[in-house]
Amino acid sequence: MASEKKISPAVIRRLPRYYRYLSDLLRMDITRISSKELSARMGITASQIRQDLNCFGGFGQQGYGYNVEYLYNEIGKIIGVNNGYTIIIIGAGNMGQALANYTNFEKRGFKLIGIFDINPKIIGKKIRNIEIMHFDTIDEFVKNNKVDIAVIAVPHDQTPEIADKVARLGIKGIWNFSPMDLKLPYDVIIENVHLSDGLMVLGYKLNEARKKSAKNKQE
Amino acid sequence: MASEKKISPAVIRRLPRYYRYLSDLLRMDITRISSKELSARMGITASQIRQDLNCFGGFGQQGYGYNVEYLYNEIGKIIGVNNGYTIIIIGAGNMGQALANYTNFEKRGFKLIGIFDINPKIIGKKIRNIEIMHFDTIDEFVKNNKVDIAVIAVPHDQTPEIADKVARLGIKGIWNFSPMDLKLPYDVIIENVHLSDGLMVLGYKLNEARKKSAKNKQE
DNA sequence: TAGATTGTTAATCGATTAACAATC
DNA sequence: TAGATTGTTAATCGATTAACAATC
Repeated sequence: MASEKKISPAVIRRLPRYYRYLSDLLRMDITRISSKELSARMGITASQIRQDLNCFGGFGQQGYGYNVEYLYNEIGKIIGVNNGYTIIIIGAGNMGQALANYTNFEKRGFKLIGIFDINPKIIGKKIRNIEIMHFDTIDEFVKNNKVDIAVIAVPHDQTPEIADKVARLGIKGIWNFSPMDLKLPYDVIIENVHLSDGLMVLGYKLNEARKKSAKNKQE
Repeated sequence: MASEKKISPAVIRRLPRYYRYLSDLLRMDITRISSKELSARMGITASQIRQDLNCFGGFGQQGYGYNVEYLYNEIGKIIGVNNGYTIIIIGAGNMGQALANYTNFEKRGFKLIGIFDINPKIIGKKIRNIEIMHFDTIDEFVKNNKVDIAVIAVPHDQTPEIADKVARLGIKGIWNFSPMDLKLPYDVIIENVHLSDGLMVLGYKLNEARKKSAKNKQE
């Protein structure tokens, strides 16, 4: 009964990165790669790559390295890119529309099947051939369509209510773009995106660099 | 000569989160908070909060806790929200326009002062009173305006070239939204945002949850 | 076979948590 | 003063790196 070893969050967060690099290698027609070569490209240690991959199984071959396509497909399976995940976007404001137009998600196997809003001015409008529907019709839509992930891109005061609704409809994944940490008393998986956090980290680093150069000048 | 202890990346990445929570407390007119109370709100340990804050100085008072406004302002200083950072956005496609409309940045002290694109159809158009300018005029613009951060939101094949240009113009911070890890041979601070990475992590977790529930059913 | 490179164990490093004396 | 809570040191835990035997 193979008690599956728990994969650490650090490893999980690196999976998409491996997937991206392997996708690039594939596009460059590189068929094999050693952990050493990959480590040089990615800027992490070869040891870490081997350690990470071995959490999921032995994908390589001694003396040879890794077959790029095979490894790419295996990581794809781990992430679930072939699970046919479906997405709906709630909130067709700037961020919602930007995400709706972001074709990269489709490349990763996530299919956008619906967009919802409450603004009558934009309901009926189409983005990449997907109609913006009224949020009131979401119950019916979810009843008739398998929906795996709801992307929440509404003003942050509306977020908790909408997230609650979405969870009660049985949607299992929420990707939250509101600048707040969403928590729900349901069995739902939530990924919070905090865009301005990244900007503030950048601010901090610029601040540090500035201080450092000021100090150097003084000396 | 106080050899400043190096702050760990883990702590730095948490700073914006503290700042957000303190901002919320301030809005709720809560004037003081203990590490214990804050830990309950944030879902991290009180010990970690005290440890983190003490990297930068003793902001609290024994027996009392932390003054919310004071702590908020101190963290603001650390992040540099009062440095008057200025931002330009390069690429006024969906993502660029969404970011331009994202007023949250202004709230955090980052001021958008210019938007650039090469599409003649949208040049001259205004977003929140800021005109979209032709990318060819960026040299002049940067000469006449202090620009701290360039947000790059162009198709990914154009990203390296534009990033290079931006760095040579002397802009010190790059916030990159292209799905690629940007590296430059200059003294520039880069924050790469990989939106679809977050989506893939969500995919992985849904995959795990699905497997688990399938196993439970079997038993 | 000899060379290369993995898979894996052991060592190190860093980050988190616990504990408590200092002090408001 | 007594109670509360910080600042800080020590202990633990987790993640990364190093090393090397296994093997292609």
